[in-house]
Amino acid sequence: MNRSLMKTAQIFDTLMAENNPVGVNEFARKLNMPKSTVSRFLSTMESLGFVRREPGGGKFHLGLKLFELGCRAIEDMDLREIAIPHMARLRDSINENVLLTVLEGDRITYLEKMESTQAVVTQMNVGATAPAHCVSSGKAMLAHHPEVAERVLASELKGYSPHTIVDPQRMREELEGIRAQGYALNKGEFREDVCGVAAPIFDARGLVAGAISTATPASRMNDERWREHIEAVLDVTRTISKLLGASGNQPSVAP
Amino acid sequence: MNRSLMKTAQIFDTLMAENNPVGVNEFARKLNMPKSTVSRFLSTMESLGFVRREPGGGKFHLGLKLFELGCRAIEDMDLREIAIPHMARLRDSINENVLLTVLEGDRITYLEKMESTQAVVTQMNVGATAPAHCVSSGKAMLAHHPEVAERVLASELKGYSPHTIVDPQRMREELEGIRAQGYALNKGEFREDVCGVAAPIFDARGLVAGAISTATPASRMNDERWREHIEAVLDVTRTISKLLGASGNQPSVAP
DNA sequence: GCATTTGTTCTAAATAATGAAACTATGTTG
DNA sequence: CAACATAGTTTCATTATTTAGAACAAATGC
Repeated sequence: MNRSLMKTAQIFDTLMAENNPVGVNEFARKLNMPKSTVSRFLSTMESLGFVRREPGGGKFHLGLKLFELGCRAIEDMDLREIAIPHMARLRDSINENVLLTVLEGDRITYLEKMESTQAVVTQMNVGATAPAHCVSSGKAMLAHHPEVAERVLASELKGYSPHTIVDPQRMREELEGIRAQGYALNKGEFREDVCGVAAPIFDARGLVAGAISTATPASRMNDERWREHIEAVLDVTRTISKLLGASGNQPSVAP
Repeated sequence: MNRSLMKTAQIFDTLMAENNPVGVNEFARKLNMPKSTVSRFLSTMESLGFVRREPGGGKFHLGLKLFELGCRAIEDMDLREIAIPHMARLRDSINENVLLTVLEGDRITYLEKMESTQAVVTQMNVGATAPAHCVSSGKAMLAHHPEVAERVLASELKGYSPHTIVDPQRMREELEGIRAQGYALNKGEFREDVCGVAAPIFDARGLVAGAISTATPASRMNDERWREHIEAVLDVTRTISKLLGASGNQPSVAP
């Protein structure tokens, strides 16, 4: 583990966590580093475009180079391009926010969002991440990734709301059920007032490439809507999987 | 300049330049580094999420962490949020691709794109960059940033097409004209068959916050269209500048 | 106008990155 | 199928780079 890179990552993380720009001393305090070190790092990072300095010689933001790199990072994943039109269709049919996510370690990343036109919507941004074990898309993907699932189950299942499943045994059963039925539900397990339905997308090798999910304010859900969303999400994920070259008979687990 | 960071940046740049995933030895060759060094770097970078390894133990892509960071990097710039609805309006009115750009050093970065519905369109991606001196938005911004402009003029003006302005004196006059008239034109100076119109956006302090530009296949341009686009772009940039708190009487240069 | 906070620069000292070579694994070819 | 490439990881003594504390400079505030 290269120390310089780790420090760089710490600086990035600080900037991610903070909502305001951050100055040298502030970094030094938060990260327990001498300010000379921080100062040197930031000036290198600035000249590489990784951070951007406020005009008046001051605090730092994340740099545009990251945006450039980040955009390229997801261009590789043609999943996104293929999924977008179908996400739009799904959004239009149920008029709720629709998300495309991928699994990375024990968290999911939101790759794309299609917004509903309703006044009350759930709030989240493209590029954000969330713990896999308490969102619908995360559970849908974990259900087909036994090794990752086991790693997640082995660590602590952090609770985010009263409804988060924190008991490993219950989670194991939950994932079993999801694998059997082909979709996952989230009944306020991450944000208490947000519900969702998700189903996995499979690629040509039968691996889980990502997931499509819905995000709806809990207040708007009822039995009929749940059914309707499940139906619609499954329809879309089946279509996208087919476009990615998946065979009809999806294997139930990753190899 | 932290050496480790510079190497990291080189690895990123290699991945940006390349369209395919890259392996350890390939990096080592391209960057003239011993493969042990590259191997160690990549494994650190992977564990930090900066690169992503292909499933079968192999080559590397840019990592999703960069996407996460990049999205946050531009969230800070509320310019984008404010501009989006007006860009959409502009796109609808002229039915050509509309871009939002910012200036970073001697290059511009595309922050947002609104696409025309026409069959033939110009191709570029959000997150990409281009040399400022030969695109409309770049010239529009340089015209109001004398110090940056002078730096650019002092270095070589690289030619990208037969129409690129490569003579510093001619460029000086060009920028002078742009400053006077409030908008910039690009007549195939970067990509020979792409034309554009751009105007700067000013913030509350009277500084250039970015630019809005159009991008049209040269084949589709005629005198009337030029006039129409100039009109429409200026209308939008004035509106956005006002929303950012710019006073009506924009200063002609940055302080 | 003096005290406090913030950022940069300097140094010897210490640490951490280096790279050649050995090693493993995988694939290629006569 | 054996020998030969090719790709990636690990090791370890050497060396070069990063470090941290202090001194300095420049704002900011009381």
